[in-house]
Amino acid sequence: MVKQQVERQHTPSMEDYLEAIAMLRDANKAVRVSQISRRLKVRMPSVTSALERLSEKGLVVHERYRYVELTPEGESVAEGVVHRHEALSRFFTEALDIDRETAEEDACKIEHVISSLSLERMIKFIEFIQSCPLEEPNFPKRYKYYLEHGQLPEECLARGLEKEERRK
Amino acid sequence: MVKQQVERQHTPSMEDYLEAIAMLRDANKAVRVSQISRRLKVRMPSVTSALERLSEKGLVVHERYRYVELTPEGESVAEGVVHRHEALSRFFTEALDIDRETAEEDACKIEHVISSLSLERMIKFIEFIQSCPLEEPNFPKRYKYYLEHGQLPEECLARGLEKEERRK
DNA sequence: AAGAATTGTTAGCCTTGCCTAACAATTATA
DNA sequence: TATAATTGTTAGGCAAGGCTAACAATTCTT
Repeated sequence: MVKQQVERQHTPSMEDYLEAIAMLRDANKAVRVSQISRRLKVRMPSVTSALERLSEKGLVVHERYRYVELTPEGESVAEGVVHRHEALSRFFTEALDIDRETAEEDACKIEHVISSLSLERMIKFIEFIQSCPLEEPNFPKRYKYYLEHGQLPEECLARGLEKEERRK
Repeated sequence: MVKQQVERQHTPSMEDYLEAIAMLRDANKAVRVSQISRRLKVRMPSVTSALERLSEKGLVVHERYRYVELTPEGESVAEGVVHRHEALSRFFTEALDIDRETAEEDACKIEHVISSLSLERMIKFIEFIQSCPLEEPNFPKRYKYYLEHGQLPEECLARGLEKEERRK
C-alpha cells in the first residue's frame, strides 16, 4: 500500500469527457459528438475541440464526422474516473445518508480531485458498516437517529451517563 | 433546512486567494502580495492580476504597492471557505483516520466543490462519533481495527455468528 | 541620503475551455 | 434521388489564470 500519488494527468474537463464517452458506449454502442454534447451540457463545437485535445494525448480516436472511441489508455483513465465516481456516490448515499441527486452532483465534482488514499478509506468505510454483523450497536441506525433527533437514542445516553457516574 | 444551493459565485482560484488573504491576516497583520505569492505558490504577477479581478467583484481592497484587505463581502466568502476547509479536514482525520497532510490536500481541493448538504452531514458525523458515550460499541475504535486487520474484532464476529445461528 | 535589495506592476504571451455564427457533411424523407 | 433535417466542423471571440521579462516603487543598509 505505497503512496505514489501519481501527479494528476488530466483536467477535470478531460476526465468528464472520457467518463461520458465510456458511459455512453456502455449504454448504447457507437458514441457520437451530439450525445456527448447533450450529456455534458456543452455545445458541439466544444466537444469537437475537446476531442482534438484528447486525441493529441492519445486517449481517444475520432475521425471527422465519425464515431468516437477510447484508446486502451483512454479506457483505463475513464475506468478510474468511473470507479471514483461510484465509490463517492455510494459513500454519500450509504454512509452519510445523502439523497441520490446531491450525492451524484458531489461525486461528479470530487471524483476529479480526491486522493487515492481518501477514496480507499471511504470504500473501506462502506465495507465496514456493511460487514458489521451486530445489530444493537448498529452504526447506520444510530447515525440516522442522530441525524433526525440531534442526539443519540435514549439507551445510549443512559449507558453513557452510567459510565460518567461510575467515574466519579 | 431548505435546499438553496446558491449557485457557486466564485472560482476555486478566487476562493483560494480569499482564503489565503484571510489566513495571512489572522497570522500576521498586514497582507502583502509577496506573502500571497509564496503561500499559493504562484508568481507575483499572477497575484496582482487576481487581486484586480477580486477588486472588480468588490471582494478585496488593494491600492498599488500597498497592503491587501478584504471587504466585508470578501470576508464572508473567505469565512465560508475556511469553514468548509476545517470541517473537511476534521472529517478526514477524525472520521476516516487519514494523515494530516493528505487530509489538508484533499480539503484544499474539495472545499471548492462540495455541497452544503454533504458538508453538513460530515460535521454531523463527527459530532455523532464524538458524542457517542458508549465504549464497547465504539465506532472509531472498531473502524480502526477494521482498517488494520481487514475484519471486525473477534467479539463482533462472534456475536454476528450467534445471530445468524439463531436465524436458522 | 544614496545605492542596493526587495517588492510590486506592466506588458505581453500561452493554454484551457467555453461560446456563437457560418458552413459542410451525413442521414432521413418525401 | 433530391431536398430537408440533423449532425459535425471551422473560424473566431472571450475570460480565467498561469507564466516571463522588463521596469518602477519602496524599503533597507550603510
